[in-house]
Amino acid sequence: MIDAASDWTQVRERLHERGLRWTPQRRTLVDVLSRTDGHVTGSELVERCREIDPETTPSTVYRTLDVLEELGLVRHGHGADGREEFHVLPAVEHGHLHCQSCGGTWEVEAAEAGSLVGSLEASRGFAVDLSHVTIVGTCAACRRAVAET
Amino acid sequence: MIDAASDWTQVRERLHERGLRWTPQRRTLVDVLSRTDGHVTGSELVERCREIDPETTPSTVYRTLDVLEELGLVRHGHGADGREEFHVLPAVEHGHLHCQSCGGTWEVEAAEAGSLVGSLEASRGFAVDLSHVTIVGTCAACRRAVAET
DNA sequence: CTCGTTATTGCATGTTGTGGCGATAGCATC
DNA sequence: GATGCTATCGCCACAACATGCAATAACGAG
Repeated sequence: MIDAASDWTQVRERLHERGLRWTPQRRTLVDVLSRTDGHVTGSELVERCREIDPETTPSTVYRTLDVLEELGLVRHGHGADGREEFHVLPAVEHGHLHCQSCGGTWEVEAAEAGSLVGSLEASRGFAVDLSHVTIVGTCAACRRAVAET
Repeated sequence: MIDAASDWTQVRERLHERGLRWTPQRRTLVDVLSRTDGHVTGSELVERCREIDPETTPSTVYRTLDVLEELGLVRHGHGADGREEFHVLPAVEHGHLHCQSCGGTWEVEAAEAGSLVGSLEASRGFAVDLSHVTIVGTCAACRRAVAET
């Protein structure tokens, strides 16, 4: 188990190393992120920041997220509807499955997606960025439901 | 080779069968689509409609696209940036690869993606909708470029 | 503690879509 | 050709981001 806390406490230094600054607005967002795990949408993050600081400006949040992504603290992807989704501290590389029928979402880890990643790498030399992908389709339960109709 | 023209000339009847209507605005969009192949973004379609009819309203275009999707004439997906992309008359089911580094895009046909589709179906019973997926990663050329640096 | 440099912020504005609502206009019927 | 039902349109407002720009404020230096 990784000590997630240390990643966040060092953000300030990581920023300074690159000549970037530690501002109240960034502190607010890092605060929110450190209490978040899994996935969040951009607008969700804006809302949570506003709970701490009602003055929060959306563009500032989005721009800070870009910076944090460069530091490797978050990764962004797009959900089935195309909206931004952020993976916080992606300990394990994973992708997502989304059911068009019931709207459910599941994670697929690298191991399970191995054959996809492997086959594309073999045939094209294409390195899949699993964390950025949302695979859409129909889940087992919904397929059964349709079949029974 | 399928005769694409027939698909479009029958749109009117297909609409009528469902109690839907054939309007000038729909005619404009179908006109544009019949001269399009491959992929287009929503805003691109709005623009092209405006070239024919400058009065074109975006919401009408988007709503018509929804209707045409129900008829199976287009399929929508999301590009790497999350924007809507429409596949016109998807003769062959296919997905997309997008390189984060050079911005290039390639198509993957069902056959090539077979192992992905197959493995997820086997392990989870999840039926992948290939046409809706954009897989992001790094292409062979860009990987070589990075490796040589 | 004061300064000066310049990274960031906040604001205004633009883009891509979505959804409600009253007015319009297809089209089947007479 | 006139009529009525209701699908569709146009418009407006809003959601989720992105971006240019002038004003602000980190923070290293003195």
